[in-house]
Amino acid sequence: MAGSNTTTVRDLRRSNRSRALWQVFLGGPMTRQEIGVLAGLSPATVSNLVADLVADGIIAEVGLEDSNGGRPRGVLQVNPEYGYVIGVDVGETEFLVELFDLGLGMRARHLSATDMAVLDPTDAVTHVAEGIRSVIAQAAIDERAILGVGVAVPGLVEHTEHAVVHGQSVGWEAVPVESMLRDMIDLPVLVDNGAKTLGQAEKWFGAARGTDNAIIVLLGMGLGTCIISNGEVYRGATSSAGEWGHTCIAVGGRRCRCGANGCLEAYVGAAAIAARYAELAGGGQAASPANLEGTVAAIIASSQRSQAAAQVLDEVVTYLGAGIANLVNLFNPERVVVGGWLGRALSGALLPRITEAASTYALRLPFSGVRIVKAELGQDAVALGGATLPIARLLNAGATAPPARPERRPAFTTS
Amino acid sequence: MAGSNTTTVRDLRRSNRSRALWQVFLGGPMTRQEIGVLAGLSPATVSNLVADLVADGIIAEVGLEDSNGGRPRGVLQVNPEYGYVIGVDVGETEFLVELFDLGLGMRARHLSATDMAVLDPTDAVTHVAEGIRSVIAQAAIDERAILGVGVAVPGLVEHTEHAVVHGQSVGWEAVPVESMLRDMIDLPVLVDNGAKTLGQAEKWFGAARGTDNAIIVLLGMGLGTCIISNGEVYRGATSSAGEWGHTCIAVGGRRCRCGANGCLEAYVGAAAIAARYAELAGGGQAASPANLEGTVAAIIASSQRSQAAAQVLDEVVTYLGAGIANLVNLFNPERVVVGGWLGRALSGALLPRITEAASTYALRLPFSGVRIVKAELGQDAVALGGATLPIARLLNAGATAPPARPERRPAFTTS
DNA sequence: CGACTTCCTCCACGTCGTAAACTATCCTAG
DNA sequence: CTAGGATAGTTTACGACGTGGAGGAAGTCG
Repeated sequence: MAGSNTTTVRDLRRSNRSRALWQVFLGGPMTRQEIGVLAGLSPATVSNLVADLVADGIIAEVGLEDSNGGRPRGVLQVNPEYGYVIGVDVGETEFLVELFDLGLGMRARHLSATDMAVLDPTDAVTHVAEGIRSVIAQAAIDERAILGVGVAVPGLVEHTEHAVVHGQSVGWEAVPVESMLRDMIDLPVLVDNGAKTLGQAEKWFGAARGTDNAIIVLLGMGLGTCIISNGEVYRGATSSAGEWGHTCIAVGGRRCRCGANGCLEAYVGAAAIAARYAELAGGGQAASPANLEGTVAAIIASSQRSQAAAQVLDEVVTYLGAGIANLVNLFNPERVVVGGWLGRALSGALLPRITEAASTYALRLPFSGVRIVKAELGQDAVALGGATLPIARLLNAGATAPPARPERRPAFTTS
Repeated sequence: MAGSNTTTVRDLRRSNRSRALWQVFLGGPMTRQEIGVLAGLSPATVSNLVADLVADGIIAEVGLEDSNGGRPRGVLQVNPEYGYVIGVDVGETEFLVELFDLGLGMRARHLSATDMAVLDPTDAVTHVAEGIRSVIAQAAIDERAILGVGVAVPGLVEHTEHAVVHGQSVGWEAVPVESMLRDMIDLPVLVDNGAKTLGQAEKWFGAARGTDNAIIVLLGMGLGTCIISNGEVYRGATSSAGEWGHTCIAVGGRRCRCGANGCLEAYVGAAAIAARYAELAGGGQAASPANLEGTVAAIIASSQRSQAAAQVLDEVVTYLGAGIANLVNLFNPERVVVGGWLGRALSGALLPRITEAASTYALRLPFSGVRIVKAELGQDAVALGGATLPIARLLNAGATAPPARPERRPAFTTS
C-alpha cells in the first residue's frame, strides 16, 4: 500500500545497492551469484553494483572459491575497516560501551558501574559520553571513521524528531537523550529501547536469525520484548510497541510497581519472584535489588529441596507460559526467543515446562508454528544491538554517504 | 531491510503506477498535483502515468476545478465501471454476498440465513457459490468484468499456497475454502478472516481512516482483531495474528470454550455475558445463541434497574478495558476502533467507561497517544471488507493486468 | 483583445537493469 | 603441453524510466 520510497531510477539504484549490501552483511562471505539470487538481481547488475561497492571500500573480495572445472568464484565480504560503530547499554546498574568494526569485531570496551535510579539524567548522559570517548581513545581510531553511536536505554523511547526517553522505572520523564548526547559528542546518535536492540542483535546474529516473524522477550527486573515483523522491528505509532511487562495477565491481581493490578511483571519480574519467595519461605526480608540475580539463582538451585522454591517456580512457569501464549496468539511468530539475565537463568532448566504451559494457553494453530528457544547471545547483546542501529541505517542507505562525518552547518546559509 | 520487490525499471513503473492509483482510490477525486505530492512523483511523471491509466480505463477525468486565474485543474477519479468485486461475509448464522463496483457502490446483495455449526463445509461453500451466482445475475454484469471474490470467514485463515480455514468455533478443521470455491465458480478467490476484512474496511472508509497504526476489535460471539501496522494488515508468520479473544486475561480464571482458562472471550464474549447474567440474576436458563443479541440488548437496557445487569456490565467494562489496554501496550496504535454487533451495542453507552478502564491498565505513554472510538461502518462492513481484498490486489499490481479474466490454461502448452 | 496565470504535455537527457556476446580462469583429456 | 570444455564475471547495445525545461492549453483580468 505505501511501499518503498523508490520513485526514480536513481532511487532504484540505491535500493538495489542496499539489498546487495544487506545480503553480504548478514549472509557472511558470499559469491556474486548468491547475491544475485538472494537479492533478485541479474548477474550483470550484481557485477556492476559490486564493482561500485568495492570501489567505495565497503566490501572487498576476500578469496576465491573453487568451482568444479571453471573459473573460481570470487568471495565477497563486508570490509570490517570501512567504518566503526559504538554500542551503549545503559543498564539500571551499569553502563557498557563497546566499539565495533563493521564485522562486529569488538575493538574496545568500557564498563562502569552506576545506579541510574540515583543518577540525574545529565550525569548519566555525561557518563555515557565519557565511556564513548574512552573506547574511541582505546581503539585509537580516527573519529571520522565512526559511523554512529547506538544507545540502548531501559524504558520507552519515543521517536518523534529526536529520541526522547521515558524511563518510568528509573524516574526519567521525557529525557531528550539523543540531543543531550549529541551536544557532548559530535557523532550521529541513535537511541532505542534495550529490548529492541537486544532483539535486533538476536535477529541478526542469534537465535532469531533467518526468521521474519519472531519475538524476543527480555526477562530481568522488567520485562521487555522486541517484535520482529517481516524482518524488521515492529515499532507502532510512537515506537513504544512491545510493552509486554505491563500487560494484564490477572484482572484484579497483584499490584505492580507501575500502579496497575495484575501485570505480568508482578508475577514474572525478578523482584516479584524474590518477593514471592520471601513471602512463602517466610522469615527473611525481601532480597536487595543488587543481589537479585543471586537470589533468583538460589531459588532455582533449591527447587528440588525447597517446597517454597518449587511453588514459586511453578507460578512463574504458569504465568510466563500464559504471557508467551498471549504473544503467540496476537503476533503469530515463528519463533520466541527467551533472553535477558533472568530469561537465561529460567530457560536453563525450565524451558520445556514453560513451553508446555504456553501450549495450554495458546491456540493450537499459531502455537503449532512456533518454536520457543533460548537466546544465543551473551551479556553484551544489548550493547551489540545498540551498535546495529547505525549499521542498519548505513545499509538501508546503501552506504551512499561517505564514511566521513557530515560537516556542521555553517551559521549563515544562503537558503 | 527487505523492502520492495522493485528491481528493474519496469518494476519501478509498476510501483509508481500503483502508488498513484492508491492515492486516487483512497483520496477520492483528486488533481494531478495532489497525486504528485502524495505519491512523491514529479508532475511530468504523474501526467504520464495518468495518461496511461486513463487510456486503460481505470481512472477518468471527472471534472474541472477552478484555479484562480489560470487553467483549471483536471479532477481524477477511479472509474467505478472499470470492474466489479464481490464480498462475502460467512457469518455463523447467515451468509451475506454483495457485489460492488470499483467505487464501492453496492450493485446487488444476497442474504441467506444458515447455521454454520450444522453445515458441512461443502454445503456451506455451495451456499456461498449460489449467493455469488445470484448477485452476478441480479447485477446483470458480464462475468469477465468481475475482478475477484473476497470471502470473509470466522476462524483462523492460514495463507500458505491456498487459503485454508480453521474454524475452531464452528468445527471446521483445515477446510480449503479457496480451492473448493474456485472449483465451483471461475473467478479469482481471496479468503481472509472476518475481523481482518472488517478492519480493512474501517481503515479504508471508516473510523480508522488515515491512520497507519490502528487496531480494530470485533466483538460478537467471539472476539477478533485486525491490526493495522504501517498502513497494512498485520498477519504474522501464517496470517493468524490478532487472535485476541483467547489471550489470557486471568490466569486460572473461567473456562473458555477453547479449552483454556481465563480467556478474554470467557468474560467479554456475547455468550459469556449472557451466561454470567443468568448466573447472577438466577432463575432463568442461559439464553439461546440465536437470541444473544436481544439478550445483551436487554441487559444493557436494564442496567439502571437491575443490580445483576449492572454488575455484569461492570465486569465486562473492566475486562474489556484490560484487554484493550494490553493491545495498546503491545501494539502502540494511534487508534482503537470498537466494532462488531456487540461492540456497537456496548460502545453506545459504555465507551467512556471502557476507555477509563483501559487507562488504568495501560501504560501512560502509549495510552496518551491512542483514541478509542466506535466503528463507523454498519452491519455489512465485513462483506465490504471482503470486497476490498481483490481491490487491494488490483491496486498493488498497479492494475496492469487487463480487467478481463485470464484464460484457462489450455491442456497442452509449448513450454 | 492582449497580458498574465496556471495547468498540463512533450522532448531531450541522463540513468538504470538486462540479455547476449565476450573475456577470464580454471579443469580435464589426450 | 595443448585443445576443448565448463563456469564466472564483464562489456556492450538496448529499451524503459523519471525529470527538468520548453512550450502548448485554457482559463482570468484589465
